[in-house]
Amino acid sequence: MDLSERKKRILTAVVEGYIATAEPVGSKHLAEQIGCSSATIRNEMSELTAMGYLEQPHTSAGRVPSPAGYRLYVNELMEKQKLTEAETAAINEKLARKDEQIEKLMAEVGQLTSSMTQYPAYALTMKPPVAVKRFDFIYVDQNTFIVVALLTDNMVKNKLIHLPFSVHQEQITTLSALFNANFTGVTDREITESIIRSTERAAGDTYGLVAVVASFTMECLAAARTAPVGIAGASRLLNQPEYRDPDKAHALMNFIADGSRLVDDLPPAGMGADGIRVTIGPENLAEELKDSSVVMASYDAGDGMRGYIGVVGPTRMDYSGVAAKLSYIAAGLSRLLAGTDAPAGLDNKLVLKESEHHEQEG
Amino acid sequence: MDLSERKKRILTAVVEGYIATAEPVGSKHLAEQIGCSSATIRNEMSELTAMGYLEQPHTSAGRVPSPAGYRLYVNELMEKQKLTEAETAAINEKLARKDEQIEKLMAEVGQLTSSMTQYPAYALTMKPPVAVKRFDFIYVDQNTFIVVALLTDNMVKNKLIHLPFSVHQEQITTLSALFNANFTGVTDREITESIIRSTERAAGDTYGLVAVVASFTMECLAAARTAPVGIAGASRLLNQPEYRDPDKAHALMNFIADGSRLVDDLPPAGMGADGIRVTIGPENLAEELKDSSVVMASYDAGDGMRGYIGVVGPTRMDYSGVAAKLSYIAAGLSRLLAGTDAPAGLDNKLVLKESEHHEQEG
DNA sequence: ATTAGCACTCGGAAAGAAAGAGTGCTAGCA
DNA sequence: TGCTAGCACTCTTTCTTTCCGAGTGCTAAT
Repeated sequence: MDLSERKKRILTAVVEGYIATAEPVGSKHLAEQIGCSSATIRNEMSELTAMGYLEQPHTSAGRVPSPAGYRLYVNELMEKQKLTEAETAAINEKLARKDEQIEKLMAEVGQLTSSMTQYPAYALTMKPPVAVKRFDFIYVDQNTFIVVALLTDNMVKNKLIHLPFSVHQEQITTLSALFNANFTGVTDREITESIIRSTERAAGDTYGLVAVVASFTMECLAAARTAPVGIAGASRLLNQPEYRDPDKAHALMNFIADGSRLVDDLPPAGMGADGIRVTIGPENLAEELKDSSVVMASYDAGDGMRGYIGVVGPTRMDYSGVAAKLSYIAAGLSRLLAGTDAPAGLDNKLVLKESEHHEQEG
Repeated sequence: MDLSERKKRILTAVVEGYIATAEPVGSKHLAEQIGCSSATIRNEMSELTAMGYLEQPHTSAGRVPSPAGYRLYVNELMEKQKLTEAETAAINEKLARKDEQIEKLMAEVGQLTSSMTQYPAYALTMKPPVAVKRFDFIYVDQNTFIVVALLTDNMVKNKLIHLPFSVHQEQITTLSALFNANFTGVTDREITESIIRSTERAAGDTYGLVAVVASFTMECLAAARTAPVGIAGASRLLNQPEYRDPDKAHALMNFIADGSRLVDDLPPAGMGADGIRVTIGPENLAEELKDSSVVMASYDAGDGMRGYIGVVGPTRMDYSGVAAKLSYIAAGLSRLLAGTDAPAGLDNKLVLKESEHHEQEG
């Protein structure tokens, strides 16, 4: 299923032409670039269309890349783009001040990413899912006890629980055994109604307390996992012709503005080798993103935490430029937060190294 | 310059009609409402137009309120709107959980306000301008000293300053005297180049240190004054027909997304007696807001801090409904944060009291 | 295998026509 | 004097119609 060299060049030219102009690209324009006649191009394009890499908005328009076409372009065709000195300098400068707390930093990184790419951007740092390591129950008086939960990240949470009825020491001990048996080592997503039910069934006369403690547990875990997310530049969508329809723009901006939806969409099949993941149009899970694309990069935020930065844009996105920028920013963040160099790809490192010499200029 | 009763009714009807439909309203529609013939209405409207309360988009369209018309409507004509039980219940519920820190709270209040009004909204708590009460300089060694600034809000800030040259104790003492003389009691806005210059001139051989300490001072003051601001629902603008032009929408959304611009626009001539301020179209200072309106309410955030919530929308905004909602939310916030009741207007209190009986329903 | 030429298609811009809403004015009526 | 009815006029909006051109697919020639 390998394409000829010329087909590749044509597909590349179509993708990049369309990215640049947002207009279907026709055979005549390509003729010059490729170096053969428009008729030849037409034949080739016709085949590419049959293979599913190109599409025709209508009979007498030029061609437009299909999602599969973009995918091929992203995977094999596109050239890694180098940033200009000015760009690396701008990023380095922004990242220089590390004295911020994590939430402010995420907000700033979101801004930075958005302003560098001209697309809406988000940045977040995700803590690994947390579970409770052990529960302790402290009996205070017959109406009162304290739950203490030690989490896997060594945080300790506690809650004083005051009851409208009385319990005695043994009941609390039972409860302790129950929770240590059923609620340790599970993350908040794994706590289901049915676990709670079965625990309640096993609880005997401490029945009524299970729900209270369970909800406390879930609160702890959820709070520990919540990722601060910075979102910026949502309105930049309006620069893109594909979102000139206010309704489309509105729907997508809503989606973006709600950080939690983005986070849900995250934990992905995995990042590419270079720490970049591109999902194109229909590849996205969320309905709202079905005809947009997302490019994201991951970085090491230290302490076992992983972070993500990403941008959202039309399928006709400048993948190459965006990928390069995200990659560079992610590498910078890894350095900043974890002191490590780029997580995987060598390219990051190279770009980084290269820039360090230029830093003083720009 | 008082208008006849009928003129008032007509103006009110035009404003409310236009608010509801976004279309210029013609004489025929009003005829029913007002209870006289369309010709009469036309005469009246023509006079109202001459007085500057109405405008004609073009010769053969209906009338539209002018900014002056809106103003009159807001000041005298519009009826205070009561919230429904469902609305008050929703607001009360949202405000119930007070355990948040201020930044999260602002974000949530922004969301709440936006979702209640269907317009973009912001919420912020502004600390009163802070000044330095006194400076202390601690001599550490010949290259190092510490500046300690006690602010009027009793916060203490400090900075260790390391010099590439040496100073001795007396110089630091001089510096201390200088700063205590020139930089105490002034807010960050009042620190001008010229004050810094004149201090430098008076500084003698400590000349070079003045700029360093001055910039530290400004940093402190700015940081102390920075208000956490929550912005939400910017994309709701796109629901409004006047922002269907993506360029307009983009410009305004940009403005809104940048919290600092909004804050600058704030410290206003003053709130109305009921704690609500409405600025209509050209009344706004910021160029970006010249054909939008802003309704804002202030609340007491305790500890001498004042907070503001506001919404941005087209001049054709539902002033009455928005004002009622903001008023109610602001009153709730005052109660929540300062334990006080509404700052000024009695209406707030009344609405509030009224709702407290309904709280459990909704 | 490539290219030149040609007829055909289809969307989008431009031009023209018709519709409709609303005004302003004049004249008649209480 | 104030209100209403009627009518001619204005101006936008919308719908059609027309026209143009970019781009295609095919065929025949190199």
